[in-house]
Amino acid sequence: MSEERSLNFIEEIIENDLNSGKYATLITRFPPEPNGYLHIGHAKAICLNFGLTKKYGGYTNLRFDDTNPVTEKTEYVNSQQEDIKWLGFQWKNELYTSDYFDTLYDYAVDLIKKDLAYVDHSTAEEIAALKGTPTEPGIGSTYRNRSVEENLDLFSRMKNGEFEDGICTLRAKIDMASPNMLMRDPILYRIKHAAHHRTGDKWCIYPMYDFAHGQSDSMETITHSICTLEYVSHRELYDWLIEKLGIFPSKQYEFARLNLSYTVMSKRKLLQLVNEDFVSGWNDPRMPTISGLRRRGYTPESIREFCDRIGIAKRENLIELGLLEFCVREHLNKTATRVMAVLDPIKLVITNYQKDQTEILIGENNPEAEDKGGTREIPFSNELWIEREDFMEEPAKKWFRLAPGSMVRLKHAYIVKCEDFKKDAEGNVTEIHCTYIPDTKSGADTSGINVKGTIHWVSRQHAKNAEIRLYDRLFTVESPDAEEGDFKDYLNPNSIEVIKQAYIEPYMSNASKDIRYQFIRKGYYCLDDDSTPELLIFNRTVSLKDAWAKTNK
RNA sequence: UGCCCGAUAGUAUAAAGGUAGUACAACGGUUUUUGGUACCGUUUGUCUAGGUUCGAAUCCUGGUCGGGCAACCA
Repeated sequence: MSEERSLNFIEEIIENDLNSGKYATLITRFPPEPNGYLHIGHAKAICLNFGLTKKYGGYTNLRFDDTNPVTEKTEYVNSQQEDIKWLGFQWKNELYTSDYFDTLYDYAVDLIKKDLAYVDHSTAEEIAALKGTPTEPGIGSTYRNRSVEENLDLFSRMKNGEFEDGICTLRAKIDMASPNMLMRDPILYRIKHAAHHRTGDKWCIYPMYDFAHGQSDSMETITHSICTLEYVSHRELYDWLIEKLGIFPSKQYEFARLNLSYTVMSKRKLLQLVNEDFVSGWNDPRMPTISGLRRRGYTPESIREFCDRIGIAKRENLIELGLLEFCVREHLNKTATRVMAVLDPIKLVITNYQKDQTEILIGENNPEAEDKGGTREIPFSNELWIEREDFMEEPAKKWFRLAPGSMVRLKHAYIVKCEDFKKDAEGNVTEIHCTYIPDTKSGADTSGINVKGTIHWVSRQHAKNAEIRLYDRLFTVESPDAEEGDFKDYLNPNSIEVIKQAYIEPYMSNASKDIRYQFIRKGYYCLDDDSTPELLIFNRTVSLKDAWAKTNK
């Protein structure tokens, strides 16, 4: 490790705790609620929690925070596990908050016995009304002074199913005048006659997040419980419960969640996009979910690198989408197999190349790789497909692709000179006629001719057809959450473009989902899940940087 | 009008009282059989007003701005 990276504030805390001997082993946890798919924001938390124990030793638990049976599903548990593994991390223990329901119940009884909790028969509305506001203190419920015996009895009857949903709750008895709203007698348990994805019908009362999270951390002797900023004000309650219960003192630390430009990151909003069919599902390649990014062609390495680069701090942030794209380009540049594909084809005829002749050319698969990634055979003939945008009837300044009279190199092949072109009635160019220069063959060029432009191509008679899906940002504005009105008003209508008729090298008939491809001069692509041997379908992960498009703007 | 967090180039993130640095972006250049990659260079910053100090991004005080807090969600 030669590169010295400075520590983030959590690493500083951990190093201090480890050096001072406060803890011998670092233990963290990643605690998703199984009520949706994991997204890139979760990836930040995953990389943080797992990365810390990878760096300092110790281990990380995966704990599903499943205290609300009505929103949670096993489908989500499975997808979340798959995503974490795919990102490259392995948890020590697979745990569920629901594993602790018995202990949590005992903790509640303990609190009641200490006269620190009571059963409240107020309605939700009454509780809200008596809660006060941030600027005015709340008022104690009339049930606040029930005796310990009565509370014990009522709480066990709650557990036994004697009450309907919403009839009563168990509340902590703390301070209705606290400046921290969460300390105004927070609800600890509520009644929900709902089947739980793991405990089934065993329980009809479920603990609230605040009565489950800290104690679960404590039971697992989590040394550093890391969460996002919105839990800062929960920390006082977290500490209060641990202290009153006299259990292992896990400590909570908060960092700023990830916000990514041109997307939304809340599970609620992502679920809405899925449910209302704005996208094809949680793993739509335009989604910022881990599964969406995976299908889009992002690699775990690139996502980890991204999480590393964005850093960990406490200030609100909005990361530019460009950084994520940089990270995936950086990784794919080193690893992707280069092939040629023509997305918007126009016919190029080489008039001095023999009609029935086919020549096999050799192409390096990856000039960035040590062994050049091996080579492949590329058939060449007198009729090719080239990219429509690589020809300009009236060339712009500094244009060094094809134009009447100009020369370009055909990648891996010969230099050709444009002699003529044809147009249809509407004025669209339909065909380009060139002559090739025989002694300019790639790797054996003895001509001494130098051309500035190199373009990609596919032999017309050998080309495979492919469908190509181009993606763009999901939203038209940087921060859809911050805009007026509904975030869906800002969906990008052009976030997907499907090209039905693209041509690709015959080599790609053996394309694999495990291999990432660079379509030379175009971008990085991967085989989509919808692809079949009969119809190859590719997703554009990200385009290549295009300096020409920029200067031309 | 309460409490809590925060504020360093366009975006992120360092500097633990002592030269404001790094990455991405932008701009310019070199190399190049991908207008890609690689490499080199340039521009741009401590929210504000006081105070402490030989010296403040850092410590203190006031202000400003941004975010969070009044779910039987997590």
